[in-house]
Amino acid sequence: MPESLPKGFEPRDVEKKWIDYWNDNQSFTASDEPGGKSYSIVIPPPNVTGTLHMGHALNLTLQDILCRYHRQQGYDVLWVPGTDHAGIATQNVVEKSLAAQGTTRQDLGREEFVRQVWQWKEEYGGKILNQISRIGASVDWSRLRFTMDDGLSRAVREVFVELYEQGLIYQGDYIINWCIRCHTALSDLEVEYSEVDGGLYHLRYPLEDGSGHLVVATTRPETMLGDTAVAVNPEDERYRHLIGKKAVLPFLNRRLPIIGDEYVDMEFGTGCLKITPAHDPNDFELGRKHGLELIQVIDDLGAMTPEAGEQFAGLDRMECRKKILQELKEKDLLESSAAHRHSVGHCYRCSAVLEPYVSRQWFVKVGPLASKARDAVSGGDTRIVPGQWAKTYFEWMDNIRDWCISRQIWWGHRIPAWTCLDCGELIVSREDPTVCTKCESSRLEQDQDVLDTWFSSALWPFSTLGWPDDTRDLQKFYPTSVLVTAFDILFFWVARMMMMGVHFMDQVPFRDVYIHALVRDASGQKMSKSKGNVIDPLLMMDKYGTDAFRFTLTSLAAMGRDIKMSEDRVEGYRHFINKIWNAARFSLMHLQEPPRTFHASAVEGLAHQWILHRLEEVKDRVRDAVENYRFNDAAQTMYQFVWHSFCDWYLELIKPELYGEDEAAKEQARNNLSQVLSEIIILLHPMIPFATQEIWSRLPGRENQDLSRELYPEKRPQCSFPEAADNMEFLQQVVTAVRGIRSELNIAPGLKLELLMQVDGPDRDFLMKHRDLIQGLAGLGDMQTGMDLEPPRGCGAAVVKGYELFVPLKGVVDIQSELARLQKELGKLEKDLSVVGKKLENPGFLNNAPADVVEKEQAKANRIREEKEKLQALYTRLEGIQQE
RNA sequence: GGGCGGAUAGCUCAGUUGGGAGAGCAUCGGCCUUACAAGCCGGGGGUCACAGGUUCGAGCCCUGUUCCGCCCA
Repeated sequence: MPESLPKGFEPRDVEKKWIDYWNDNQSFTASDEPGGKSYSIVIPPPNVTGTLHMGHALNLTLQDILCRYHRQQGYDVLWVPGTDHAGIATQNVVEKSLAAQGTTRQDLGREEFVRQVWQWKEEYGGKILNQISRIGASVDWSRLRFTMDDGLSRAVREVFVELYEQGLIYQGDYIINWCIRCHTALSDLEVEYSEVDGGLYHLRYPLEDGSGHLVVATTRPETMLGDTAVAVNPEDERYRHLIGKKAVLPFLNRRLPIIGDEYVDMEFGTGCLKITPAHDPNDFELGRKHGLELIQVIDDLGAMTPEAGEQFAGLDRMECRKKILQELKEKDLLESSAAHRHSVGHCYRCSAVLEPYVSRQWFVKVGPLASKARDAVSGGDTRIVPGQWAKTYFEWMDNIRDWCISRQIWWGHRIPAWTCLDCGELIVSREDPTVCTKCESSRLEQDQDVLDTWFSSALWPFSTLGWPDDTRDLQKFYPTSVLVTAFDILFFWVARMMMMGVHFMDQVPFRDVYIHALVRDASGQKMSKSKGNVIDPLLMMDKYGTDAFRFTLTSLAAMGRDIKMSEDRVEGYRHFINKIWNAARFSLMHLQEPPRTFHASAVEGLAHQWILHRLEEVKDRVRDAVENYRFNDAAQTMYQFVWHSFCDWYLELIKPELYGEDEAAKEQARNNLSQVLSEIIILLHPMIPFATQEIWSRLPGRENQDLSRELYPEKRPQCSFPEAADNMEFLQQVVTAVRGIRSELNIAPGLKLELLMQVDGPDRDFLMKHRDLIQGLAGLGDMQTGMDLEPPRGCGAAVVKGYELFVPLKGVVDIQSELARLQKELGKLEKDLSVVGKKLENPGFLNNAPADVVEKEQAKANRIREEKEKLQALYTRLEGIQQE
């Protein structure tokens, strides 16, 4: 016996071995030679601080399938890996470790702090890259990118300057979302709203003329110190007469004009709205509209400013809220307070409650960019799959607001803007300026802020390919073929890449955007550390093997639906990997020599023709599935074919040949087995790269060959064998019928039965030709065919393809059991027949349905009727025997 | 409040021009048959959420209802 595979598949060693092999072999290094078909994907760059989670795992698996598949189709494939610098997150991480050492970034100073962040990045930033490698991602490591690399930084600066020169970047004082903990501005998108239990307070503001007071409702009483007006709806009968008068702000005695604006919701609260332009975005807008004063009472750390008045200045805003409420109560100015649940914005990085805060920031004017990006999708230059997401994309693009891009942190791309300390000139420049362009002073100070990380991510599809230089990579691989991502960063990232790509490249950044599912836990909850329901992908890979894990994700990746992940499923799919492994192990016992050249047209024999016929269908289905992002279809197709066609039937069918004496038949069987197995391995490779590569390398003549470079099996029209497929189905039905009789009547599997079948013509010839095969598969000791066969006294019976089939049972089983079994079968047939019968009795159906459908239904009815009559006759006969 | 998605076997889900309700897992029964017990053979299990409508015919198309999830304000 030739050397065979180990009995079980041991993923750990195998995976490590092939990852190294592919690396050393530079299997995934893309060629930048012009020409040829190119296929490219840029990886959604994970945070450099990140570790692999389920979302990454799914994302990477799907991209890897696409990349490996397209290599098989002969494309030059480039998959660019990389990470982003995750400004706020990374800075937080390093600051935390500084705090542990009892120091702060302010102590270190900016330069030293940034140096330490780089050091941190060098030391720990590679973690997720190793994990990407671990999952088998066939990325091109020679093109690894980082958003803070020199090249990418140059792209960032180029884009900033150009947008500034085009008037699409501006600086100004606006209200933005401010995180007092991260101490920076955030964009609107970086706000996470969640419901919070708070209070709704009704406050009394006396009227200036002493004629009483009005009552305002607020959830944030501490902001009252910054009020500069009170607004009512001019339609509101209750308050209309107050417009133009003034109220007096408690504590500070500030005079507040009472203004009318239809923005005020008469139904909410009291219908009187206090206006705090410096601390509420809506009030900010109203303030601008009505020319109200801005008074900042909360500072950048969340403490009350001197403007808040002596008694409150210096208090934390939450402390201040308590104190104000208490004092109002004492003054009898708190009319009521009620529990009130409302939505509050939190920082997406640290979850602190955000403050609306007025400050000088940089913004991108997104209107013109968004409309071009919108057109690119509505015009079909970029296709969003599944299509329903296009609607969400349009919705956002149509309602987009200017993008705040400046961040008051130190880790990131510093804004290339300088102010002349002598003349105040603002200089925005690609190169660091040495003198003022206006007054030639050399006293220039660079803007302290850095850019939003997403600003650099937005350039990723072209900055990674070498832009602003006109590189060969850019020429060959831009636009990229597809972007694979989850919907949660559709706005953050995809939309912004579209805007930047279309604007700077005049071409969309990707032809397709494939939006995949989110991975949830088994009960459909989002995985989160706080819930404790996180499943660690690395643990799954350790425990069950990367292939089993990948195949699980792939099988569950139905379009447009979230994945409910549980460990049980991974364990289940490990069985599939094991099945393949054992099928290969069996095959290899019989394959000692490299296969001869395969001549498809010379293939003879039922089993061989049948499996090749099925293989053709499978190749088409898998191709179609992968090209249309129906990954679960591809996985299920392979699962069914490998397990239930190849293993359950084909391997069993050819065993007699493999173990037999007929050398020619044995040779043909080996050769065909070799071919089919090889193609199966290739087809499976994109989904389960490691097991397939390991098996491949052990095939005779393939020793140590790189499976990732093998081409997809070509179409073979000459392998269409419909007749073999039909015959095979007939054979399977006969075998299954006998097995069914045996099993349901509890006949021992080892007991050889006899089969009699009333059949004539070609079908009889066919059965007799494969007599040995059928006997083997059905556990028969003898098999006879012929029209003159009479059902023996006491037998099990079935009808297959209209032929009666008898299995003598005398002495084997009691007739009563078989009668019960037949009764059950008859019941099923009766039910089927009545369904079809109703259709055929309906004149509407006969008149309106297409002829072929009617014909099909009639044939079906005839088939069932015939089968039923024959079974009924057998039943009656058997019943007679029993009564004797 | 606006928008999107979902409801099919015990569980998780497929079901692509409307024409025979499927898979995996689980379950039940029988088997260590020389690749695999992580296996083999066989079986049971569904008013396709509900109510209408279009049609000869609806899981699929239309309308409404209920419940669940998500996004935006």
